[in-house]
Amino acid sequence: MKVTIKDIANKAGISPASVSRILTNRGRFNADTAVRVRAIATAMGYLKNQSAADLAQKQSHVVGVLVPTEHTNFADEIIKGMQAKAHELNYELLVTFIESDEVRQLQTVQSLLSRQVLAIFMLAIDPSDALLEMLTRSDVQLISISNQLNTKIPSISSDNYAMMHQVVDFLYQKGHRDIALIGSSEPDPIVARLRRQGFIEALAKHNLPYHPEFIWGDKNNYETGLAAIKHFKTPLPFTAAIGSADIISVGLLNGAKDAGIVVPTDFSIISVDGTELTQLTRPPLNTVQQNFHLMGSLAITALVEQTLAPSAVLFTETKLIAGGTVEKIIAS
Amino acid sequence: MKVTIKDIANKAGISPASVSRILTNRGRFNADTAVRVRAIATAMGYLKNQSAADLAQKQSHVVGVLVPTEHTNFADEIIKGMQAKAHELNYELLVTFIESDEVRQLQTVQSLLSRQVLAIFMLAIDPSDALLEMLTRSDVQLISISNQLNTKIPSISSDNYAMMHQVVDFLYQKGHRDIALIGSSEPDPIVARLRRQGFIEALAKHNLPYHPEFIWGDKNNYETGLAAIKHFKTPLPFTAAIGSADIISVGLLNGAKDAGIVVPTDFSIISVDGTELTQLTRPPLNTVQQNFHLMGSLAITALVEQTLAPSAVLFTETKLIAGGTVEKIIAS
DNA sequence: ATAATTTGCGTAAACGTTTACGCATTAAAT
DNA sequence: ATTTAATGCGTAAACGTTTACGCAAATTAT
Repeated sequence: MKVTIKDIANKAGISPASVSRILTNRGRFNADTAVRVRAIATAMGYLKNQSAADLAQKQSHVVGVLVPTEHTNFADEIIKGMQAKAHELNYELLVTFIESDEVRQLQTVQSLLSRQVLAIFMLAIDPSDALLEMLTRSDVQLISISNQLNTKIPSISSDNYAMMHQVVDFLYQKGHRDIALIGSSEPDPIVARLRRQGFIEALAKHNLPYHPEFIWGDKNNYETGLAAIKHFKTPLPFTAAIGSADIISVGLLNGAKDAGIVVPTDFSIISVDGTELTQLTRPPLNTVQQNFHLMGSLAITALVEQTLAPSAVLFTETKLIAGGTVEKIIAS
Repeated sequence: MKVTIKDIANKAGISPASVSRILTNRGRFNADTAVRVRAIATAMGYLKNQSAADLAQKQSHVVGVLVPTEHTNFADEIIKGMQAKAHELNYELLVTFIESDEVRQLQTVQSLLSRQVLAIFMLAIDPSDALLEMLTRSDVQLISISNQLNTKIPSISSDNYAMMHQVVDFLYQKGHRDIALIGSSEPDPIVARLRRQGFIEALAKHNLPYHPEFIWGDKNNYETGLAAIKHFKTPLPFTAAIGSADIISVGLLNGAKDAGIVVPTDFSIISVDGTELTQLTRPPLNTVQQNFHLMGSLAITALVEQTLAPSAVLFTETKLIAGGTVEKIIAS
């Protein structure tokens, strides 16, 4: 039998209202009865029914999180960051994986919405039009994390443009002049576009030649990395490649190994993301690391404190992590 | 403004009760009004407040999932399996990462419980006594997944004992006679015990010598794998090792590489778990693969259909996956 | 044509909280 | 010793659903 606020009230000889006031620390109550009531509550093993409370208060302490079914490596980190902050502030996370099938997507979001979530966080998701329509029509707050959207949805992410400068600068300084970018060729997603743009302008900044065909591959997965090596054949026409996600970089590394290309002697790789995965390869990957944990906790803070204007973009720092896949070469 | 059942009732000129009956497909109602009401509902963009419904029905459609903060590689798979089934049956998943800090653990579970979850699934978790106490004192249904507990909690997992036979049989058939088991030396967790026992008895079955010191390492992490190679030094006293988790096996592989040991020529590795991680190494890891997805969906089915007796154990199949880290050797 | 059954729907209470309002009682101010 | 203010708490309504119960109308059976 679940013990309710009424049971406590009976035992304490006061009204449920008073118990509620005491337990929520709101309104006026006597300090002495308070300790008594709290003692009774714990003694009886009382657990507040948060859903009932939310209903009465017409507000929610649940935030929904949409996670793509694929590359969940960094999603984990973001979620952990969110959760740390969320629990601190007494919020709950309703984490939901979202498949590629659109019908199921809509169902999923629908059931999220019917849970009266306060907000929905989209992790690295490029919502379809139908999904976007459904989300904006409901009045939940939306925040896009690790992605930027061209709509009125605020986002928290790395500065993808600046990040590519950081990477290209680093490779340039290591003597690389012919550089490829693998995994951001798709014109549509904003992140890919920003990275391409940053990449191209960083090349220009250093007076490096820009080969459009060196931006290759659209999917952020392992196969893209493997396929890139096959596509460009040995000897590779560039000395270094940027993998636009850790899993791509692993593909590049393995693809190179399979093709008899020695990394980093023959070919340098630097990865974008910097999850633990980069430490599991031999050699470990050089990488520009994004602060996913921070993105997560910032998202919660922004939500709670309502500090994020619609269509605002909040950037978190990226930093270069040393590894064994970039070698200094003599500039040709 | 959120549209409620009352708004629909007003518009349709009937009572909220009727709308509820129609929308939930329960009780008696006229088929014609039903289509009319449903049309109005979608036109108005009605979304049921599931929490209110749960409150009224004194039942929950939410199941809580406890996920350890570490090795979440296979947890992902389990969760996806659960989610697929759960959404099909109109249940929601409240996924929560659980840290090692005990105080925060209890807080976390407390807030899960205050969400009136129907059940709590523990993914590969060995609950502390305090946690177990708290969980069993509440009357939520508990199911342990990918782990077996010595308590009254039913579990769904691979048959860890049989799995070790499968692995040892395979290695034996490949000519290996001196085999190590890395990552299951801790006496406490049941899974580790079962694996040790299966390992030892499988060795005995083949009349292989049992070296207690060949069962080494307690933590299921990358460092354990690396450290194992350092601990046993070159030349390794065994020809093959079983990594008790993919991440351990990667550690073994990298550790071997660092020590100049060639896999599989000098040293064979077979991994337990079989997540995608095993496909990312060079060579890819041989592995005995667990069916995590199935564990997840079975858990939901078992919950909904109440087919799992307390302290029941449900096994899912494991299968050997070919890779490049086990070589046939001439038995000495 | 009457009785028996079925159908459709409204009324009202319930789920476990919160909270505006107001009434005593006590404490502080004059 | 009054007046004023502050304190503690109870009453009752509200949040958005569901559901037992019952009543009238419609349908079927006799």
